[in-house]
Amino acid sequence: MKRHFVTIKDIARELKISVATVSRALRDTYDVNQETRQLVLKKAEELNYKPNFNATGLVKNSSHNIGIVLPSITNYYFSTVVTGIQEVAYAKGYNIVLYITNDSEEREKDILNELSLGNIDGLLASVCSRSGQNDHFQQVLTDGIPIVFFDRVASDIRASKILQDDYHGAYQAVEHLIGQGYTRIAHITGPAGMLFTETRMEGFIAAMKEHRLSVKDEWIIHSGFSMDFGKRDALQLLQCKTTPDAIFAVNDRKAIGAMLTLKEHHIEIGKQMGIIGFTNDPMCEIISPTLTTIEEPALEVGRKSCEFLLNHINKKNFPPQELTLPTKLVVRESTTRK
Amino acid sequence: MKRHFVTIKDIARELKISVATVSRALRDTYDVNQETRQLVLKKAEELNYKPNFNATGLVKNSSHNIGIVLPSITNYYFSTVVTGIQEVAYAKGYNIVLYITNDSEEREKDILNELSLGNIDGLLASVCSRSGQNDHFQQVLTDGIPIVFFDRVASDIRASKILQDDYHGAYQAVEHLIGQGYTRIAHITGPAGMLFTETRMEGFIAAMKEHRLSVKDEWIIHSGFSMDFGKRDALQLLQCKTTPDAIFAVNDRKAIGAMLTLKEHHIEIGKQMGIIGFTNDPMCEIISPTLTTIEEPALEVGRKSCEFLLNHINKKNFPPQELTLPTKLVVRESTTRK
DNA sequence: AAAGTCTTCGAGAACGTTCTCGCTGATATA
DNA sequence: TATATCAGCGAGAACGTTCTCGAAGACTTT
Repeated sequence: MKRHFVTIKDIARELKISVATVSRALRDTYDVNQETRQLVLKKAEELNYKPNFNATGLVKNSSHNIGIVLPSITNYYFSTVVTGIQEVAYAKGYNIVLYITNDSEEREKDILNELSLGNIDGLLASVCSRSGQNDHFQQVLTDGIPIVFFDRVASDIRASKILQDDYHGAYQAVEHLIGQGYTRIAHITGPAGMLFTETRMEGFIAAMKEHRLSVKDEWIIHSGFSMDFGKRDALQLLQCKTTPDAIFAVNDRKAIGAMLTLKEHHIEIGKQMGIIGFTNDPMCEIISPTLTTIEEPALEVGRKSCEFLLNHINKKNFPPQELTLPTKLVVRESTTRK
Repeated sequence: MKRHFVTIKDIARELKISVATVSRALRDTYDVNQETRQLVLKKAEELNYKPNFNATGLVKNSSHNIGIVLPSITNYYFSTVVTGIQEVAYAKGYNIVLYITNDSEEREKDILNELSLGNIDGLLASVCSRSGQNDHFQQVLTDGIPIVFFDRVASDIRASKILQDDYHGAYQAVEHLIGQGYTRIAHITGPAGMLFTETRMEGFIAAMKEHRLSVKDEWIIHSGFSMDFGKRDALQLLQCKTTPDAIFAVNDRKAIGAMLTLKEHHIEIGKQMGIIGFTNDPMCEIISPTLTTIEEPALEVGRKSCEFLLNHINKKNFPPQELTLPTKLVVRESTTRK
């Protein structure tokens, strides 16, 4: 089972030069003759040499791994973000190692604590719901490992953050509903206390205020992010004294859950009740009527997050930054009154 | 930026014992006094010692990483498999490192070749479409790195393989259609030459034969796996001389694509034309009518694949095995004639 | 001709761990 | 009393790479 890999020593021996020179040649430092360098490269190719990351990591005190911690991977947004991350990580020669919290705070803490962080050069994170204390992230940070948050950020931690424009996205969503003639607009959202949900809420309220529409308390419902919660929230809205005529959902899954409930109650979506989501999940186009939504730049969020993290890792003093990427209204049937 | 980690040496120094003893204590080998062992463990806890995987990896010639190579991660099946893999890998102290091929053969080869494989103790793989030659996988294997294939396996490579029961799943799907009174059954599938598509095809044909139904050539369409291909395939089926009265799709995405086309043509799904998919993607429940399908045990495929791989890694002579997990018919509206 | 400057390279330490070998002292056996 | 056995531990090499230091030789300058 002992497999033998070609090492720098093998190259040195065959070429009758020292390992130091081989090392220099492979890294193309300034003090190596270009002729010997070519010789080394040729021999390396010939012997199919692959660098040993354990060895380089040991001396450089780094791995080539960046960690990703997120609640789940089985939904469109997160899996697309991961795809974006993987794309730039791969291009830069970094591996990504994946940790899934299942949206459990306990598991998130376990992962960050138990995690042998020496194995990771940096961390990309989207925190789980109702993450009250963020000490475990702070600990990682003070251990010297840079973090970049995306989407679900820990607002009290000083680290780079990549977000989509939740405020204007929400604002635009609500304005679109109003433009279509809806006035009694409800908002179904996630658990309280998360930054991006709060921001979308603010956008919602601002747009309503701007258009002098009243926001009833009973039209704002906090629950979970899944489709099932969307179903329940819609049911609850139908039981309000004055029922809303439109729903702005914090994400497409909840919007679709709500649609299913409305369809069950034979409410004509788009006319009787408008509905708009957030994300632009492919599911928007397969449900009937198709779902109007705010498109999030998931792939770009992933790419930028990874780029920022690599900057933190490789540049001496790259300061924490926040980046907000634009969203886009995608109009479909669920909001169009004609 | 130089961060200092607590090492085994620090523990040794503080306890005035040798590093060898500390190492032994931490690994709980037979020749260490239990008292000193407790002392070491306590001190390790106190100093918040984390083992350096680069160092252990260097001497043991291993990382704690297992690689995953798959075409995509933005669909329900694969993301669920990855979740299952991550679950058991995490429990056993292994990291997973992710490589996405985008279903490109070239990229797949690049990944496997360029990949510094010393960085990985084993590989989980689902090959990309039209992977003609599998030499790159064979090369990894002969380099001494175990591989476990799942779902899309390379049939000519001698390695463990985890599959769902594609044959009986397909058979059951077709039998269900026949039981509902459909007789002119078409099959839209993926590109030719992949094992699991071939197997589903065989199940389809066997069921048809068994019930003495003829299989028209023009009712079998090979194309890609995406929803768009499903749309196109359905269109093509509608132009057949004798149009089928049911479609068995190789996966839910194609089935849903086909449904969208049928709906455009105002064909009443379930009555005029039955349709059944494969996977049990959550999308099945949001499309209208809801989609009958064959459920794949995606999570379990992921878990088992990872377990098998860990066996290959850690046991001296764990022979390559094949495991087939059961599928399940889930009946919904798209096939029920009442 | 002497001194200085470059360019190119080699020797050897270092990174944090495991592993092999052998030593010490205590106990058991002859 | 002498010898064998054994538990527990330490010294030091090894893993594959980078890095620091310095040396050799070629060339340039005075």
